Amino acid sequence: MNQEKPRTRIQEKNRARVLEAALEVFSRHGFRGTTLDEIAREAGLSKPNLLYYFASKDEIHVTLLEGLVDRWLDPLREMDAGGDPRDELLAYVRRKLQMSRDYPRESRLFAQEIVQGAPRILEGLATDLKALVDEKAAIIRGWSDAGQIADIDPHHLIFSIWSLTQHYADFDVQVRAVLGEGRDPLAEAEVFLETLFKRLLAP
Amino acid sequence: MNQEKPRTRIQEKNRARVLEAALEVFSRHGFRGTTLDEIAREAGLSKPNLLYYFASKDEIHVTLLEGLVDRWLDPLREMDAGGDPRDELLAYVRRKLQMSRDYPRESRLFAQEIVQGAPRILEGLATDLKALVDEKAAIIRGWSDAGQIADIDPHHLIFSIWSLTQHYADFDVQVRAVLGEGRDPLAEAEVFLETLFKRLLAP
DNA sequence: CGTGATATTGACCAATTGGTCAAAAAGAAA
DNA sequence: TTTCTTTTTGACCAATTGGTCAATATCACG
Repeated sequence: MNQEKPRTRIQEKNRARVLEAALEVFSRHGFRGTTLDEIAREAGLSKPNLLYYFASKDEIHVTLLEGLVDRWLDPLREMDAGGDPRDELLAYVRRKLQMSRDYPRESRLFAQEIVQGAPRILEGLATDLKALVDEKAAIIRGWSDAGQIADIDPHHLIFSIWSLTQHYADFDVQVRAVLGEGRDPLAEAEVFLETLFKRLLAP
Repeated sequence: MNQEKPRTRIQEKNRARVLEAALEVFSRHGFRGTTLDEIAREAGLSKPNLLYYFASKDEIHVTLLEGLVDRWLDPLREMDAGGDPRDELLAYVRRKLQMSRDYPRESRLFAQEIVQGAPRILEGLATDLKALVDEKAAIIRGWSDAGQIADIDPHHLIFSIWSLTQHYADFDVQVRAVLGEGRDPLAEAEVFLETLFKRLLAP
């Protein structure tokens, strides 16, 4: 049984500093591309001090990812079987776009983990994530069977919401390079995706 | 003037071996996450031998990316202003999906470069890519102004085609984890995206 | 204020990394 | 077959990296 003492005020503060710094650097360079020195510098701590709070570089990364994966499922969890189908799905799109706006570094951290084969979270994807998606897909299937939305594959609908929304965080530099200055990618995306999903979902 | 001798048969063969190996490893671990030893091992060459053909790890990566970026623009280049709007756009979607099917490692290499801020190709994105996208966006704008397709933002339409199609290469492990065994993500994506874009584009 | 616990750090370690070099092996041309 | 060029490699290098340690500084509690 885990009977560890509660963490001290200094521990809480410094662990948060390390995780914030690690998020910044891991999201830019990936796990293997990041050094402990870079995280320490970003955190304003010495390297041995950083390792006083976390056992290893790997533990920092895993701690970040585990916190992230849980938060990443929240927007989908909120989809309500009892709600209006179109409204529920459009609300989900908006929540996901808000995640891209509010947590771009987390999105990129997650994206890099997946693109590299999801070495640390593959098991979680195949269990928790799959279970949640299957549950919501069954709800969406029910909606389309009842003729409330178009007859579309619910899994690929969810994939399309993920890809379309996360794109604006993950591929941000490309989107901004192409759009040029003076344009607001996420505001424009909001309008575009509202239209796209309304048309896609119309029965 | 570059008056280098043409490359020998052995040079051509071994450069290709290095690039193929590098593609495999860079797409899994990213630039900084990859070691010369890993590339050498994958290529079946010794490390000094690998460096006989390429000046540095960086040169290998840049050579790969430059070849890739050019190929990545081909599907969009093929869009024909004189063609039927809907057919041209659906054909572009199909070409992009085929790229995800045929070149998943290249897609992941590209994705990682962009997600990490596109340090090596940002200038190219802001010039060549932007110019091409602007050109095609103007064509699409013309089509919707003429009432031939829906009134939608052409840039974001192109972004949606990229994100929806590349998702199946880049996030492959997540897609397959969620779908489970016995399903063919890309075949299903083809059907789904055909429907999505037909609905989106209908005037 | 003293004491014990916690926090911090400069020095250090072994292993790894990107890359070099001189010598030997193999290839190609005369 | 000889000779010149190209290719290959084991050994090596300096720098970097993940992590450790003992000593010191700071904190917190009585």
